[in-house]
Amino acid sequence: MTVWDRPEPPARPVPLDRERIVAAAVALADEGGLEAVSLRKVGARLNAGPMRLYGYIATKEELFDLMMDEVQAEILPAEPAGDWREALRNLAHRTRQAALRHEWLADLLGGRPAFGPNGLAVAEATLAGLDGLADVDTVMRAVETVSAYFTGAIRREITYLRAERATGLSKHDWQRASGPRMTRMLATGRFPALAKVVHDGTDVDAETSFATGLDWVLDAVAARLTPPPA
Amino acid sequence: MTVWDRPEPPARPVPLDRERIVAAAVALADEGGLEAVSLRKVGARLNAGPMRLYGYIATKEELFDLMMDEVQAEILPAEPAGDWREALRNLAHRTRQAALRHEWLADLLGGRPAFGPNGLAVAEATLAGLDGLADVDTVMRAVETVSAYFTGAIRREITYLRAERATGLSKHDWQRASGPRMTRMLATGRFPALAKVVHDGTDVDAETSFATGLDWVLDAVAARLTPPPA
DNA sequence: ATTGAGCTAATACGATGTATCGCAAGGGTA
DNA sequence: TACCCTTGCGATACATCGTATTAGCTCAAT
Repeated sequence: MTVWDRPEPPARPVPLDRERIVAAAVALADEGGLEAVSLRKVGARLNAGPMRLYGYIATKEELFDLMMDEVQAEILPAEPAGDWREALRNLAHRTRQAALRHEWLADLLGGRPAFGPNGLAVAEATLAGLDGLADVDTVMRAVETVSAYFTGAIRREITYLRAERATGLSKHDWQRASGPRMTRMLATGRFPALAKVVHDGTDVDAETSFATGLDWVLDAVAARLTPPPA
Repeated sequence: MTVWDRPEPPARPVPLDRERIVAAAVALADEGGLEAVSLRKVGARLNAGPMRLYGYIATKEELFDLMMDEVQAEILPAEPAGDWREALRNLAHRTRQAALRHEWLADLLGGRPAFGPNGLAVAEATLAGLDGLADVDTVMRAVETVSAYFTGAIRREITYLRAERATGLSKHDWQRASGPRMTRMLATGRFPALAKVVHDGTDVDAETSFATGLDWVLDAVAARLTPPPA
């Protein structure tokens, strides 16, 4: 019985870790959206069966948690912000950029607590930028208000982006000219104010719209952080 | 062969309509969340098989669209608002109330265009409350900014509410005392700003937190709608 | 050499969204 | 009254999913 006769031992399975699992899941989600992420497909990318993953995660939801935290790393600013306004603005814009790179992020944003290591780091960096400017409760409210704004704004942006992609029409055109139902509804005269906005409104690009609303909110925060001189 | 011998003809199926379908779906979602809504279960509530529904909807997503629009009806204000601020505040609070009644709304909010009949009516009512206060683009930005805020805020509120229900702990306690991981992380000293907030922050109730942030945003809107006297 | 422990893969199960198909009832026509 | 045909419904079927269970295999310790 020489070596030649004996078969090679079965290939030891490539060792796995959460990092590789999450990377595979993120890749799948980037390509096909969240619904393209199945434990079977993630496993397949790693030459593993679906059950193999259960050594690293207890449930599919946990995989989503890990994916979110992975993206938080992209949001973490490279260097501390100059002032509080820049800190909050950066947080908002970096989150938006991450969502444009990973559209599925919009589906998860605000839908689960983000308390992974990177999520905590992002929170820390943000809060550090506001430290000492007001009592903790005011600071907290400021962060929450800004976060609520950009969470909602990003979701809407991605939602319309998907709708445009699905119909091949810009939001404006789609409401105005083409959406046959929309046109018909507006023509009934039951929605005068809406009709006016759809008709006369400018089709402003998403980024400036996001930035403008953000500036408004930041102004509001400013008014509370540094109360006007008495 | 008398009547008595002949069996009754097979019961004609109860006629269906979208209204009944949506009502069944909403009831299921209210009880068990969005994931409890399956075409089979909806059908079962109406003594119908799953395929029966495909005469009324083309896809499960469309059922969600109908569900959303159904809830928009609850959001539509009974009477026109007194001024623009009341209009926007009402929209926000009524949406929040709807989400507290139907928690699954938080999962859908901002995730799909809400252009059903009721959605349009809500949009109309809101825009009507702002009519003539500024150029259409500014009005649009105002509505979008406020909407983004309350979308995000509601999502966060429901998310934490669920987390509390799952762990049996209030957000505050849970971060501070009990969440063993959180405690450990904060103890590392790597998150000083965060630790301070968690430690010293007051556990303010959700409604006032929501209302406060909303007021800030409304102030910001006010500053743009009625520019300060030159 | 044997046993025990720890992973892994395989199998299995119930649920889901939806395509397909056959059928049966009702209405129109001869 | 007999036939057909159209409409819509139910049943069946299929691929996919998350996950529980089971059985096997490899290595370390005895």
